[in-house]
Amino acid sequence: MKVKTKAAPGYAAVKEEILRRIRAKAWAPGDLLPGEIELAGEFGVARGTMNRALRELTEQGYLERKRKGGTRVRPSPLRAARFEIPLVRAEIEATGAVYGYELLSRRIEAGGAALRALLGLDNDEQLLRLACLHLADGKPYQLEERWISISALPQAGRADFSASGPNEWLVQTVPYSDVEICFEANGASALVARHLGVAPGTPLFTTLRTTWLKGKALTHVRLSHHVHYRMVARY
Amino acid sequence: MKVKTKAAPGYAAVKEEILRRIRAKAWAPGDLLPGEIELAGEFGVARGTMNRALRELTEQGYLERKRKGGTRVRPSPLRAARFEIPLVRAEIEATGAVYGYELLSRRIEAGGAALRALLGLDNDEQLLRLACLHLADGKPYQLEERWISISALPQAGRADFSASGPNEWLVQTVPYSDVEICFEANGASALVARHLGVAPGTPLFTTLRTTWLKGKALTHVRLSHHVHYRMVARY
DNA sequence: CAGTGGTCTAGACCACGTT
DNA sequence: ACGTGGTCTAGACCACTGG
Repeated sequence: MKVKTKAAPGYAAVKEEILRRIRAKAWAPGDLLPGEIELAGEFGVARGTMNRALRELTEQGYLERKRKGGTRVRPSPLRAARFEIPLVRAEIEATGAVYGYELLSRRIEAGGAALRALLGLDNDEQLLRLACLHLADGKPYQLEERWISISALPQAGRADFSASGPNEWLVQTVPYSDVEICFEANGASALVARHLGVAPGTPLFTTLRTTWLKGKALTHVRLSHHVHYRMVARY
Repeated sequence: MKVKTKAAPGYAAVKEEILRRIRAKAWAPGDLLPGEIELAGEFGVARGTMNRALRELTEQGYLERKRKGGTRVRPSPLRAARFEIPLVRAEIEATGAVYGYELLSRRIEAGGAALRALLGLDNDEQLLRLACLHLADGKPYQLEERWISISALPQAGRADFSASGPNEWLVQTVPYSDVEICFEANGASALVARHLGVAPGTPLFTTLRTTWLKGKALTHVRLSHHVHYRMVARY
């Protein structure tokens, strides 16, 4: 007699058993699995339940499915990790530290050619450039260099960024936009080095993010993280 | 009479319309949505279909759901990005370049205290340490420093890593294991600098990955990427 | 304790892609 | 042409949790 330890939902229990068989190589990479109806019969569940289990395992990269072709174990597993991108404030407060914010500079400028191309700006369109410092318990945590397209977001020209950062303002104003995010390693520039309190050239983890709404570029930001910043995920 | 342009699956069409209402602020952040049954009625679909639409929007970070509490628009959207982690070989060949591999060193060692703790090694357990270079069109692309627990993977001691990398061997041998991955920025060590052809201290994007199978740590790897390496995602 | 989401079922039709 | 997965439906029971 079997004792269920946790009474997992049926589709989850099915997923675990299938994954167990894959790891045990009962179904090896490349192998063709039985059809949904047959599997449903074997596991004693409805086809809908089996379909959900197989669909989720496919999304997680363990299986490949094709109509008429059937379901196969992925030859080499597709490894993918999911990273949550929190607001700096939430990230800092999650560690128990007190969040601090400081507006370093604010001005209107044209920006470089690469940046103008990235944001798709016309000849006479200007940018609002902001530099801000985010602090944890009073210590520099992240330097934010941001460019906002004034033509796409005219309200930004009238917004006050002295008390809270443009990030939070943007989340309030244009939530649910499209984003491209990019991570790289860079040596600290003079500006970054001065405000983060490190030597120029110090390797820093950097985030670049561009935001669009309905195909129109709104803003681009460069986030220089404190030394020893790391991004972690499990999968 | 309505003309469907693309005939999207019902649940997907429902998702799009709900997302449209959220972006149009017909349902603002924090707002409570009608219940599943009512929404299903309004959209003219079965409850199961509406449930799938709402469930997926929740997974994507747009909604929050609680039993009895109902469904709400997330106050500030939870931004998450999914990154695919390819094998180096695939990554290089995807750019059209020719993949090259070189085993730099191979030896048995004890490893540092931090590493031993990370891998959960007992007193007399040894590590196999490998250093390898991955090349694109003959140019250094990525330096791999790997430690393999011999007690967890005794076959590794007999494997030949001179022709292809430990990564590919591991994917064949122990696919579908549990992984913790971590990204950071580091200055190039002497070893890394020499083989990647950069000056020591050059900022490099670094990946650290630890792999477990059934709770037992198998291997830890440090990947130093070439200069200008970036990781990109959209969401 | 009552209402909401979470899940399951049995049956059905359809689209795609291999044969 | 035909088999497989993709999706939808109508109805049901259950678990969690807020009022």
